[in-house]
Amino acid sequence: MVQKSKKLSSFKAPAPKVDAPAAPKRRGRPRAYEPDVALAKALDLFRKDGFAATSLDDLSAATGMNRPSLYGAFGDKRELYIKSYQRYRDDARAAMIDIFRNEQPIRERLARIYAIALDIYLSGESGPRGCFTVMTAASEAVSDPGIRAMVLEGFVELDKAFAACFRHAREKGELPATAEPEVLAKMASATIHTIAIRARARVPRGELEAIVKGAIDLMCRAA
Amino acid sequence: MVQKSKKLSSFKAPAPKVDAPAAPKRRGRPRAYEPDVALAKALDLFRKDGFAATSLDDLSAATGMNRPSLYGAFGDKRELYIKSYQRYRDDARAAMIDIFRNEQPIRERLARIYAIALDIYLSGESGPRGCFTVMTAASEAVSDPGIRAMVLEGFVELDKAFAACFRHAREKGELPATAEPEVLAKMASATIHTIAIRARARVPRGELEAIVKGAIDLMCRAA
DNA sequence: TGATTTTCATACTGTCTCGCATAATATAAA
DNA sequence: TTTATATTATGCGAGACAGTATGAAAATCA
Repeated sequence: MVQKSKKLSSFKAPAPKVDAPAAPKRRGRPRAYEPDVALAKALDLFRKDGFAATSLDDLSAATGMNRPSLYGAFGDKRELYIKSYQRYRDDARAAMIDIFRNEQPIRERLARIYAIALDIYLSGESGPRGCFTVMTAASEAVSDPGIRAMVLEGFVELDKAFAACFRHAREKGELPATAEPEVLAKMASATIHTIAIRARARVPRGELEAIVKGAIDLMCRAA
Repeated sequence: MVQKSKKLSSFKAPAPKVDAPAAPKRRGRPRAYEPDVALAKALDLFRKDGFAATSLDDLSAATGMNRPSLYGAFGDKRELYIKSYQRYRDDARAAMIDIFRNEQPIRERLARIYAIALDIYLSGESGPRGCFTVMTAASEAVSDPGIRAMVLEGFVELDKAFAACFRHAREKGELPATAEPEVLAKMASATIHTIAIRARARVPRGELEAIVKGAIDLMCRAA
C-alpha cells in the first residue's frame, strides 16, 4: 500500500497490455537491456543474499546494466528492492490464484498450493531461495516502515486467501460446521512459513512435503 | 555442531562454575568490560539488524569495547555472530527447559512455552526482535554451511522437545492414541515460526496470542 | 546532413568497511 | 623497583560501498 504503484510499470507504458509488435519507435538510443529480465535477475540476487549483503556491483553484474542505467530504470537500491518484492508477489500470486479460486476439494487445493510454494522456495541454482516475504520480514521489516507495510500486506493477503478456501469448504460440507476458517487459515499460513524457513536451511523437499501432509491432515480432519 | 566449543568460554575458565568471589588475580591490565554483558549487547544488535547490516563500529559502540578488544575476546565478526547465536539459544533453552520437562497438562505447557517465546520475540527497545534462529535461517543459513548446521540443529531441538511433550500427553491419555507426536510437533514449531516472523512485522501481541490459542486448540482437540 | 533525445560507459567522490599494527596503560610477580 | 603480562587506545591501510558527474554512442526527427 505504501509506495503506491506511482510509476512502477512506466517502462511498460508504451506496450498497451496486448503484445504490440508495432514498435513504438522511441526517440533516443535504444536500451541494451530488458527491464523485465533485469528485474528478475535483481530479484534472484536479493532473494539469495538479502538487501544488505547485495551490492550495487553485484546487481550491475547480474543484470548486465551499469550503475547509472540501474538508477535510471529502477531508482536507488531500496526502490529496486521494493520493485523486486512487488515482482515476487505478483509472480507468486499469479501462480496460485487459479487454485485459490477453483472448486476442487479442499485437501487437493491445499496440496497444490503447497506444491507451488515449494517450487518457489526450493528454486535457485546456488541453493534454495525461501520466501521473499518471510526473508524481508526477518531483515528489513523492523527498521523500514514502508517495507514493513508491504510485508504485512503480504501476510494478510495469504491469510485471507486461505480463509476463503476454508470457508468455502465448510459451506460445501467438507469441513464440520464448527470449523473456524480464520483460525485454520493462520495454521495454513504457519505451514507456509515453516516450510519457507526450513527450506533456507536446506531441509530436503521430502521432509517439507511430510510437514505439509501432516498439516493438511490436521487442518482438514473431521473434528 | 560446527565450531565446536573450542575455547568458547575461555574467559570463564578462571571462575570454577560456582561463583567465586575469590578473585583469581589475573596478571595484566584488568578488563574494562564484562564479556557476558558485552556479548548480550552484541546479540541484541545482531538480532535487530542482522549480520550484514551490523558493522564492527556499531558493535564497538554498543559494547563499549574498542575493535581490538572485540577481536581479542570474540574473534572476527562471524565468530562473534556465532557466539551471539549460541548465547541466544542457551538463554532460550534455559527459559523453556523447565516447562518442557514438567508434568502440567499439555495445553498449559504449550501456553507457557508460547508465552515465553512471545516475551523473547517482542522484547527490544527499538522494536520487536523476532527469533534469532529464524532470522539467521532467512539470511546467513543459505551461504554459510557452519551457520546453517547450527540453525538446523535449533529446528531439530525444538521439534524434539515438542514431540516429547505430545508423546507424554498421549501416554497420559490427554491426547487420543491416534495422535502423532512428531506431526503435532512440526505444527507446534510452525506456530513458533509464524509468530516469530509476524512479530518482526510488528503484529501486535494480542493477534499473536490469538494465533497461539487457535493452534493449541487445533493440536490438542480430541480427534 | 545536422539537431535532438535517450541511453551507455567510464570514472570519480566521499564515506564506510574490516582487520591489524603499534604504542600506551594498568596490574601482578620477581 | 624492575620485569612480565594482559589489556586499552589510536589509528592506519587497502578495499568495498552507494550514488553521481561527465562525455561518448546510437537512435529518431527535421
